[in-house]
Amino acid sequence: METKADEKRAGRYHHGDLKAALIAATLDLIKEKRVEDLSVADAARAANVSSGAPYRHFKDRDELLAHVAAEGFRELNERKQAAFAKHPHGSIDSLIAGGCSYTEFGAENPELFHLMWGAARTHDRFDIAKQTSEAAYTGFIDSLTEIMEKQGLGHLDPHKFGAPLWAMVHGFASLLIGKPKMLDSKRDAIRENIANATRAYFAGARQGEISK
Amino acid sequence: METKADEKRAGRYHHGDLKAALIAATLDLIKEKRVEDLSVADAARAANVSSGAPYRHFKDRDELLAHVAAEGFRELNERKQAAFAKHPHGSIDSLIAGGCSYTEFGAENPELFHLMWGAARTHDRFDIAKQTSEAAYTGFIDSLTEIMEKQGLGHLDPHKFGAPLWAMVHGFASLLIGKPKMLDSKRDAIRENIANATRAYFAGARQGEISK
DNA sequence: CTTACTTAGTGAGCATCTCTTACATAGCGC
DNA sequence: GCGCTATGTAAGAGATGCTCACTAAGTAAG
Repeated sequence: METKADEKRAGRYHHGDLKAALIAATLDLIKEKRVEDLSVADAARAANVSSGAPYRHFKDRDELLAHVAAEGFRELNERKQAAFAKHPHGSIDSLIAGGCSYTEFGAENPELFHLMWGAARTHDRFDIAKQTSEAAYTGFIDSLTEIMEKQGLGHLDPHKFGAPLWAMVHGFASLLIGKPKMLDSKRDAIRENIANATRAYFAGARQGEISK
Repeated sequence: METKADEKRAGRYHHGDLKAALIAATLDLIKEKRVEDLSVADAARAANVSSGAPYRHFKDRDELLAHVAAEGFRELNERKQAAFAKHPHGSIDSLIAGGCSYTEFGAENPELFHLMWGAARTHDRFDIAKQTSEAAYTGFIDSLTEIMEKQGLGHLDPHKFGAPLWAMVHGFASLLIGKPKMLDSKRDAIRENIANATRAYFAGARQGEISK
């Protein structure tokens, strides 16, 4: 039985790349299990190694989960950028599309999303999760800055102007967790909701309702 | 040593009211521990009963946590109402104050907040958490309806108009978790942020940017 | 090729946790 | 008092996180 060895003989030692395999296995498990039901033992079994092996690569369970969260942030970021890119540069539509993709990612991957933002509580311990999550924020601000300029709001602080928008789409995602059916039936309603709110917010800002 | 018996001899059986005591103990533990580090055993120890006793009152660990979450929703609701009541009836200020109190509650009780909205994932199993969380939403909609009428937006659907506002303050809370220092130093900035966004949103709505 | 060193993984074991089961006891209606 | 039920205890099965002594696989130098 060489199936295991075949997979990644390109890699180095015994397994090939156990670290990545464990993260991948956990990302797989999280699709059907709650975060709190994930176990290092399960991940080890899925990777066909003994129960002690993971501890060569991760200090403890939290560190494994932090890597899983980081992977989630990377994927979220990717989807957000892709959605952005489908609309004219600097348009409000691109902002709306990015926001919708964010919300939908959360609603479609409830446990992963819960883990990702739960990991924020342990940021002190794990740079990986912190860095990837901050990269997501930075990307948002960069895009937003450009949009604001093209929309005649260049005089406002992007961080200040953007925070409520980010909070809104994040909040929608968080609130939709556990309601996947609702997402299926009301995806369009939520898109419309985000679009309306974003446009109203821009309109209000043009009237000078945003200080500084 | 009668200290234990003294506490609540008014109650019924051996302990008095173990169920409530376990919930209270867990609410206490959650101030200093992560949700995933809470244990039924700890709660039992805190209540001075054996490790099996809690299972007379809760089917499993999840059910205990669902009750803790419900308690959190009650407290959140209380604070929100109190903040609301400090401002003129039907004013945007009252809405803003309610929103701020919501965000601050989340930021001040990160683990509890995380538990509360994580419990949404298991709503199917536990009515308690579901009911209390929905009561919070219902209260919000009721207040908002009144505000919208007084603000000349009575023609809009409160659910549709309110969702982004709720999502925003919820999102702020969720994003602030793990950043208690930031809350201390920037409480005013966040309040201003919420206030600006809410006013801009209302202004945009008056211009007809919200459909239907 | 052999030897020395490093890295990855094993398997047993400890402490702990969740939850169950058999048993004991407190309080209540009669 | 006498049963009955609600409440709690003690002990234990099964699983987990994590550690540790050990072995095997790879690397590099002579």
